[in-house]
Amino acid sequence: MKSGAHRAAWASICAPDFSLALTLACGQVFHWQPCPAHGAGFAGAIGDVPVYVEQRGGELWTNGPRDLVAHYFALDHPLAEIYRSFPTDPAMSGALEFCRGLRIIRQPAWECLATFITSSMKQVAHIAQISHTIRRRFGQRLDFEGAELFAYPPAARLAELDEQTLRECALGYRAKNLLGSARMIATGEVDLEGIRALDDDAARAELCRLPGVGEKVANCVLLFAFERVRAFPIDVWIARVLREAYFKQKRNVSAGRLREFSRAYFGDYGGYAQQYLFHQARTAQKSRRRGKKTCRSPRGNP
DNA sequence: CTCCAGGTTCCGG
DNA sequence: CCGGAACATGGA
Repeated sequence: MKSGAHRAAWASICAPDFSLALTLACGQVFHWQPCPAHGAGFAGAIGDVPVYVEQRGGELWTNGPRDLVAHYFALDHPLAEIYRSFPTDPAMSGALEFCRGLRIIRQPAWECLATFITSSMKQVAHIAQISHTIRRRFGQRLDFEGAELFAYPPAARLAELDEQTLRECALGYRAKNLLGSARMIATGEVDLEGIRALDDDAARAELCRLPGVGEKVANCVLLFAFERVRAFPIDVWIARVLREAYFKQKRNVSAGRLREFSRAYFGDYGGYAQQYLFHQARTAQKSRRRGKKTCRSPRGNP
């Protein structure tokens, strides 16, 4: 990082078995941005605390509060033990090789829930765009040199908007769901923090009471915010991976079948396995598209 | 222009 | 329990 940055004491945190870049790029969180003004790292908000982070070998440098940063990036998760729990089939081994150091972070619950409510039938890039728009328009501006940072607006803030206003953030039909969920949480009809105390099944059921929250989004919140590392969100990508890798010959593998298989096969750190498979598959797809020659359609001959 | 994207909800076999 | 269809918007 450059020497001009100050304001808080810089701290270096011991962070072995950690890849900051993979952790931020794998699709579990959407608002961190490169920050050239400070260096090769990233700027983002942890809740309403603006933070710069940069990895240097086995250390994580930051101008933010040490404990907050270490907790957010889950530097205490036992990666070696987690890897030992992974099955050793080709698909999983390939994903592990590709994603080594990726950690499932501890996100604030509401912003995690809200961003995944807006995620349905949207590309990852667009989820990030919606998240940024909502932060910029309704979130608290955070004091930070080198980047424009905004906190995610609290549920109570979104709850006071009307659907039309929210739709201007390009949410489409998801605006109604986000608004409805924000209101249920703002009124206390659903106690989001209280869900922490519940077991996985009860927590998932409670989350599913919110509009726009089904099993997949609930599992994302359990995994990315409530540290339920068994939770195994199944989206189109993971469904494809599972069918290709584990049900190659089978026809018509139902969603229920996939859910049951993932629970039994990946075990207590299934959420980690899921995210590694997800990121590996998506990255492989991207590089395949990039490598392909840009071929225009031969259709329009004048 | 067509297709599809980290789904959810509702509806009929 | 299972498969289909509607639902908005933008990028490839």
